[in-house]
Amino acid sequence: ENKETIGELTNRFIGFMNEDALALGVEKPDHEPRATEYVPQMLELIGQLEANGLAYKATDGDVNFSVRKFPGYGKLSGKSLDDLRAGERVDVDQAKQDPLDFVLWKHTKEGEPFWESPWGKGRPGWHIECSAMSSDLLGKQFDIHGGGQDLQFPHHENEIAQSEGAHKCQFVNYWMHNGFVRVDDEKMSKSLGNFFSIREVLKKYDAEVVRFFILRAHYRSPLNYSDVHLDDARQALARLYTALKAVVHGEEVPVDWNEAHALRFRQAMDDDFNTPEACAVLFDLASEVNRGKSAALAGQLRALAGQMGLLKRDPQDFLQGRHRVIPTDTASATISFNGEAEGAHYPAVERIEALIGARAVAKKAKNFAEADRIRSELLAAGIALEDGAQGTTWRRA
RNA sequence: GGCGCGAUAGCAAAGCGGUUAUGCACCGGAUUGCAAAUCCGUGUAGGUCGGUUCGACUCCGGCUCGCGCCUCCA
Repeated sequence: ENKETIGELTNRFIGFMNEDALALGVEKPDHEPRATEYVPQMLELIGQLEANGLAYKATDGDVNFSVRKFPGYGKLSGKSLDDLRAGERVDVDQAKQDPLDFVLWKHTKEGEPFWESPWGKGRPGWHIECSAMSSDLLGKQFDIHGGGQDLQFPHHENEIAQSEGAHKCQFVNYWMHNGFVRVDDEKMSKSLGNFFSIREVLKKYDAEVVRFFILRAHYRSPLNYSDVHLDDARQALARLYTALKAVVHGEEVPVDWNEAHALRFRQAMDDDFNTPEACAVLFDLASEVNRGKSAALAGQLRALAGQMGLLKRDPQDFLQGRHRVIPTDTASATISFNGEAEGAHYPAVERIEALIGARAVAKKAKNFAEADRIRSELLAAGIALEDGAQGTTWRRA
C-alpha cells in the first residue's frame, strides 16, 4: 500500500523491535537469522525427510509432512492424532493424505514471491523455517527452545517431527512456554481494541518498571497488564532503589555467590527461572541493607539485581525519573526529566532545587507554615521531599 | 467434545505435608517541628465437594469457573 518493498518493510519493523528490546534491557542475541536467508537449508531438510519416507508431494504440488509416519507425533503437547478434530473450523485440504499433515513446501501462487526447488517453484511452510535455522546455528540437538504457549501445538510439535524425522536424534532437551499478556483480564487482541505496543507503554512507564513488572510473575503464568499493576511495580522498585540510595557502596562489585541471599537467589533461578522468588530475595536483602546500613550487602543487592537486568542505574536517576530510554520513530534516545511521562508535567529541576532552598531557609527560621506550604506545593506537582541527616532530597511521588 | 495449564488474603504473586514468602495498600508504635523515607509490630489467605494422613493451601479424585491449543496464515 505504501510502495515499500518487502525488504524495506521488514527492516523497518525489525528496527522497531530492536529499539523496544534495547529499551527493556534485553540483551542482543548472538544470531538473528532471517528465514529468507535459509532457504537452501530448508530444501536440504525437506529432501532428507523425503528420503526418510516422511514427506510426500501432494496432488496440488505442495510437499507435506506425513504425521502418521512419525511415531512420536503429539508427544510434546500430549495430543493424540485420533482425538484431534481436523476440519472443525476450517475445511480440510483435500490434497493431504491425512488431514493433520502439514506443509513443508508450498507450490507458488500467482503474484507471490517464490524460490526454485526440486519440487518446483514455491515457498517454505512455516514450521520448516525454524527447524532449518535452529539446527544450522545451534546443532541438531540443543538445550532450550522457547515460545508462547500457543505455539506448543502445532508449531513446536511440527518442529520436533521435522527435526527428529530428518536427523534421527533428539531435537530439544527443554521446552519453555511463556504465558500471555492480558489486559484487564481479557486477552489482548485487536478485535477487543485493547491492543497496544511496548513503545506505547514506555511513553508512560519507565522501561525498568515494565521489566520488573514482568519479572515479578513467573514466565509461565499469564501476565495481566494494567496501569494499577504498573504503578504497584513502580512503588516496589522504588523501595529497592531507596535502599541503595541510603547506603554509600562505592564501585559496582561482582556477586558474592557464597553469601546467603545469593545462594537463595541462585536456587530460585535454577528452579525453572523462578524470578518472583528471586525478587523476594532482593526485598529481603533490601530490608537488611536498611537495617544495618551495610555497604557490602548494598553492593550484593545491586549485583544480584543486575543478574536480572535491574538496579543498574543511579538510584537518584530512577527515583527522580531521569534518563529514561524511550524508543522513538527514528532511534532510541535518552531523555531527561522534563520529557517525562505522557500527559504529566513536572517542575524543572532548577525550580525544585530553588524551592527546597527556600524551604530550608524557612525551616531554619522556624517558619514551619511556609516550609509545609512549599512541601505541599511540590507534592501537588508530583514531587515528594524527604528530610534526611544529609539534608533534603526529592523524588517523584 | 479432546488435550494441556490454572484458581492463594483489599490488589499482585511464590514456596512448602506440620514452623513469617515477598511487594503494594491498610492499621498501631518508634523516628521526625510535622511529614516522607526507614525501622519494629498486628491483621487480612489458598474456588467448591469428597478422599488419603496424626496433620493438607500443599498429595489424590469429582465439580465449577478461567485460559491456551485442537485452522489457513504467522
